[in-house]
Amino acid sequence: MTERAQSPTGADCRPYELNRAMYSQAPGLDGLGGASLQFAHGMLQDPSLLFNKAHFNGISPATHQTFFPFPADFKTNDLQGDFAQPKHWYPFAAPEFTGQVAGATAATQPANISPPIAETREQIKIPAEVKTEKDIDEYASDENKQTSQYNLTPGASSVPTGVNYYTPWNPSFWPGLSHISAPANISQAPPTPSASSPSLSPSPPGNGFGSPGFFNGGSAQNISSGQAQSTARSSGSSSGGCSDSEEEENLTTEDLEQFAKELKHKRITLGFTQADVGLALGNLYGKMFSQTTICRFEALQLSFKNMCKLKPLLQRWLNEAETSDNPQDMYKIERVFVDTRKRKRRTSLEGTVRSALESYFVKCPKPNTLEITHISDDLGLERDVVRVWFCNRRQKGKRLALPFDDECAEAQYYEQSPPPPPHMGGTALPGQGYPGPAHPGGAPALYMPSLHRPEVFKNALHPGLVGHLTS
DNA sequence: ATGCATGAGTT
DNA sequence: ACTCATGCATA
Repeated sequence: MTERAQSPTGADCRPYELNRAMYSQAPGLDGLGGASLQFAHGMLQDPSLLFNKAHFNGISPATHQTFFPFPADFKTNDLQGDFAQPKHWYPFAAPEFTGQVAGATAATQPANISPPIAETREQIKIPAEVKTEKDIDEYASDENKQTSQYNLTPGASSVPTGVNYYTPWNPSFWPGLSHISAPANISQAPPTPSASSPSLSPSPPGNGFGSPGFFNGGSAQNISSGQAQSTARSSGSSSGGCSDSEEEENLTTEDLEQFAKELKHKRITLGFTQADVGLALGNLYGKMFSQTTICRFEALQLSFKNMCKLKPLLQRWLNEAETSDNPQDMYKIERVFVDTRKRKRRTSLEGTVRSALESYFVKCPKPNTLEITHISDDLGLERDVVRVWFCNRRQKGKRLALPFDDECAEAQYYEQSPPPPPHMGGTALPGQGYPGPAHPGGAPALYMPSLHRPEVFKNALHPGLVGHLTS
């Protein structure tokens, strides 16, 4: 099985996390630390685990990003310093428009958006706008400003109250279409020259991509797996040139790795950023993706299914980019407006808190409501933050544990996480402080989240790091 | 590149 | 209440 193959990049990124979790000096974390150490230690004892074939054959050619001296995460904002303070977020309008996507900057401009094409090439930083936890107060008052600021979404008359999100699919990036509120239109939009910049028309030399059939129904979900395949295929067949008309069905891990690698390489060669690609996909096929997603694709950090779903799109983009005389055109799109939805500010958890959560997770990856409440109380976090943390943690664990390789791996994975037994129930919760090694039965739950990945172990106990940390 | 968040779809 | 796909915000 070569499934474990993960981008070295991904692997590299874990160690510090791990270490952080394990060795952080949270008061009262002793038990935890001990447990974790044993844990890791035990795993290390199996040398065979350390290097599993596949794990370097792959994807990111270890290009940049090697080791972490010691990452930024440590110096983190301790805004939550006294982590006993639940901070409530204000469900008011968040003036945060994305800072990351192409048009984002534009969105900050009053009304007229001049396509900041150039900025497409970079992650746009808006230092002035950076919101830290302190800014939450502003949220309340920002709503107004915001609306005026965003009056550029005429028809969309944006999100009054309850509507918090742009349509999950097909965010309105179609330049000339921003005034069209009906999604249905959008899904058929491709041909629209849409005034603004001529340069941004995909104008593929004749690949028949335009076929709206691709995202036909529009919804992201529609594209998923099965349907995606059929749709993709049918349209694929018409687009002849694309050799990927049907692979999604029988894609193997190797295929994906191979492709991801190829994609990354060529993308870079062609001078595109991940964000460019994401935008270009929207431009070409009507379904836009963020830099994050492209990044994760390249790093094989998506589910197998998801990878399979995205591959054909990216494949096409790649083909297009390679053959196009003027590849630049592919990403020159403006993202007219960035949703006006309100999003909870991102919580930045302190190292100690993360450690604590991590340890809780080890013991019980799937806490129930009550347990979550306990944990949140214990750590002084909002329940929802805790809940989400666990969700994400599970998701992450899963991604890491079973990159791709069908259900088998998945089954295995889950076998390792026995249904969280009694131990955490109410009183069993390690009272104040942090969760001790505490295990009624003595045997710690053998849940190995993302930990049973060789690369991780290896890095986890990197002497230097450990020393550094524990010092 | 990754942590936290959201929302749709499921169980 | 969970999983999954996805993305904003940030390190």
